[in-house]
Amino acid sequence: AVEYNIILSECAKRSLVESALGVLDAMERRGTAANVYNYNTVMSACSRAGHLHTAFNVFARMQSKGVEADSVTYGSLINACGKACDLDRALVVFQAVKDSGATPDVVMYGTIIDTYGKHGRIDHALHLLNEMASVGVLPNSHVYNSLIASCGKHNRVSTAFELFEDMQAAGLRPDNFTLSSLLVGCGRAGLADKAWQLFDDMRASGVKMNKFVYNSVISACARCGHLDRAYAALDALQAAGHEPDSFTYSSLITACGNADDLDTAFSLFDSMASHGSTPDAFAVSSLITACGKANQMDRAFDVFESVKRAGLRPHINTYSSLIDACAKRGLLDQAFRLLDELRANGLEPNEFVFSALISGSGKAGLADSALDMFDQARAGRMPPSVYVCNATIDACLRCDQVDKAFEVLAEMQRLDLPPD
RNA sequence: UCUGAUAUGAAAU
Repeated sequence: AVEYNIILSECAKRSLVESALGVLDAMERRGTAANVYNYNTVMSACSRAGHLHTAFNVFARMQSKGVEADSVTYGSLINACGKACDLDRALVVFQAVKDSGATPDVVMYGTIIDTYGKHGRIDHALHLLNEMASVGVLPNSHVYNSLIASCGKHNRVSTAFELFEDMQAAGLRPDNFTLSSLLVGCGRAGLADKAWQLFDDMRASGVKMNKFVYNSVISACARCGHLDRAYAALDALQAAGHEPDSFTYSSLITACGNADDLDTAFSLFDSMASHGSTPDAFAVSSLITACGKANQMDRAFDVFESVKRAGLRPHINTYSSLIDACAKRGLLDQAFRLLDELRANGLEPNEFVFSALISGSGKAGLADSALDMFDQARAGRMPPSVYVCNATIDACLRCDQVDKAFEVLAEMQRLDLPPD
């Protein structure tokens, strides 16, 4: 069973669910009883591949064989639910562990906290952190880092910094995960100086920083419109022996866009390929956004057309940035035409597309159109996000439809989406 | 140490 598991873990690394199941079958045929490691490893493959249903099938299979589940089994199941964005199901498994009289271990807590955080349920995540203390499970740096990252992404930077203090008080060393999470949070909150100071402190302290950290500072500087600092961080990245990658480039393009240097944005984009980075949909989207910001919509459409001319079908990110730029520049008809086009290309509008169209409609005084988009967002596979709801509320209010705005608020409560 | 959890790029209020 140990040898089989070496094969199984190779399958898991590659998310090869079918192969893993095949190995499990082969074990049975050859009369080798699968042990808990084998089942756990197959479940890990399911979780990476996002095959939640299969993960539960494997769980049932191991139980029918009389193999007892351990904490790794439950941890894997919870993770599979989280990776499949099924928070409710993750909670059911987590609760089942508690109901069995066991105390969830630090990984299970960490997994649930991470899932809550990724869903923007920061308060629920923090509540579980307190619960850990009360049941005597010590949070490790995975737990803190995950929370810090989620806070940074959901407008809770000050909480992120409190957690940063807490983890140090608990004797945990901040690492590259901590640092990049904080930097991103600062960037999103517009705290350029704080981000730069953090970066400087870490440089001075001699902590080895990886490319995630350098790219995070560059992105923070870019978001805050600090082109000079973005370049300084690029120098530091290279001085540390790293090569800029496509993450670096798309941030740099954004930095130029936000510093009103559209020509440099274009030349960075054009130089990507010769520097070993494929100009991907993120770079295209950065560039289109930069054009929109500079009020050069003709250039934005040129970029869009050049993607098509290259024989590529535009990515959803490409559409969403162009739709947003159109909506912001009052080209609402074009924006809606692009919505039709992306659907005709087999793509599904995401929450960014919807909120761009909703706020564009609101600014044009078209409450019905905004509400129609809200309904379409609700009809989608994923529940509407807080952003879509907020955009709709804002659109209703701009159109003096106060009652409608309150209906959306009520809908948020029905969806258990905490208003921010 | 045969199995489970954390960080980087565009964009929406």
